[in-house]
This record gives sequence, structure tokens and C-alpha cells, in this order.
Amino acid sequence: MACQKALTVLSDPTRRAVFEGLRDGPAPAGLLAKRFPVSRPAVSQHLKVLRDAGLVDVERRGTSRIYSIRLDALRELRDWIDGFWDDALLQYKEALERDDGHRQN
Amino acid sequence: MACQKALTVLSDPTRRAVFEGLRDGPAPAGLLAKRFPVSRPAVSQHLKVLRDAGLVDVERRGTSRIYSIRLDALRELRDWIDGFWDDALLQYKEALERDDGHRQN
DNA sequence: CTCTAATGTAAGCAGAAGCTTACATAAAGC
DNA sequence: GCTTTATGTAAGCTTCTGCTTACATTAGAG
Repeated sequence: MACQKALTVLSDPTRRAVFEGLRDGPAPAGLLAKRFPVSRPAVSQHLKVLRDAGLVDVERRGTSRIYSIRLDALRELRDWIDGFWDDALLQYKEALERDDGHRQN
Repeated sequence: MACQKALTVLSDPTRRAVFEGLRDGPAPAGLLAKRFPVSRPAVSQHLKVLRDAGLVDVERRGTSRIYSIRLDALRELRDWIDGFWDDALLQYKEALERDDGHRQN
């Protein structure tokens, strides 16, 4: 489970919102912070957590730091969910077959 | 974002483990609890949270309660991730094109 | 009915986590 | 080299949350 961290990190609504703030493209920390009702340092802390979890990348440009979404982390998350999805579908199928079997008895 | 709850709920490692315990098929609460180092009531509480978030279903059978994964919640989660994935891919492409453009200047 | 088995619920605590204010750092401009 | 701009970090507080122990509930056995 390489996405353990990612799931834990995306639990907080504010942090998730910050992450979603990068959906439309990279953005500097300060500009990102202005969109949310919490203080700028709070957003900065969230960005650090997101970075530690490998969910975002940082790039320095002058005094700014540009944050962007990391593809790899997203892929792991997607694969994790997809695994569940496949297993759950399989279970559903098997349950149906069992029911059919019972009806024929 | 209908999967807000799901993400919040899947943040805790123990609860996530309980949820993963249903990957191989439905299971009664007690049997599920035995697999984890925490007390049975703890697992019961996790199951309640998972149920409130719509991640699992319950079915009474005698004195037991059989828990199982809910497909709908998984689908919402998957769609959320996939949305990100698509956007991030698009950004990646655009970034590449921009870079190519710069090289040609 | 009583007893037991399987589970859910309540109270309370201990540790985690996010927010704010204040301080530190680091690059650019003049 | 100061000043400003953009950001990260630290300390402290408050709230949230997961765990445990103890109790409640519900169904079936005998």
C-alpha cells in the first residue's frame, strides 16, 4: 500500500481543498492561500504535508514557490481504489451466482 | 464532491484496514474484529463510521451482522480520483507543449 | 423464561492535528 | 547592503478522534 500516506493526508477538508486548488494548474503558495479562509501559514503547513506525502511538487521561482500535482501519487491512489473496485465487483457477481444457485434448488 | 465523507473516513489506518478486511468478501463484525490488535468495540465503532459514510452495508443474520463493501461509494471515490488524474495529465501535456514552444524560440 | 452469544452504545481519557500569532529565511530591487 | 516580497518554521492552544472499559440490546438455545 504505497498510497497509505496519500489517503491519510487527504482526510482534512482544508488540505483537500488546497490540493484541489491545483487541479487547474500549478500555483504559487501565496496566491493559493488567498482562496481559503484560513491563514497563509496554515496553507503553507498543508502544502508541506502534501509535499511530504508526495502528492505535490515544488519549484522555486524567484521568491515564490510554485506547487503542482504529482502524477505518480495520483496513480497509486487510483490503482488502490481500482483494486477495491474490481474485488467488489467480483464479490457482487459471485453473490448473484450464489442466489441463482439457491433459486434452482 | 459526494465522496468527501469517504475520504475523511478512510484516513484512519485502522479503519482503512477494517475496510480492507472486506475486500475478500462480506464478514461478521466479530470475526472481522479478531484480525486486528484493537478491541472489538473499537472495530464496531469503525464499522459504524464506515456505514454512516456509505462505504459498507450491513445485513442482520441471527445475532450476527454481516458487513460488506458498497459499490456506489467506491464508484464516487474512483470518479473523484479519475477527475484529478485527467486534469493532471492535461496539465502535464500542456506543460510539455509550452516547453517545446520555448525551445523553438 | 433464563442464559448465552454476538454486537452496538456511552463515558472518559490520552494523544493527534489544525489554526493562529510571532519569528526566521531567502531572493530581488534599489 | 538595506528593504521588501514571498514564503517556511516554531510554540502554544483548542478541538477532534480513536481506544478502552463497562453497560445495553437483541436473537436464539435449552
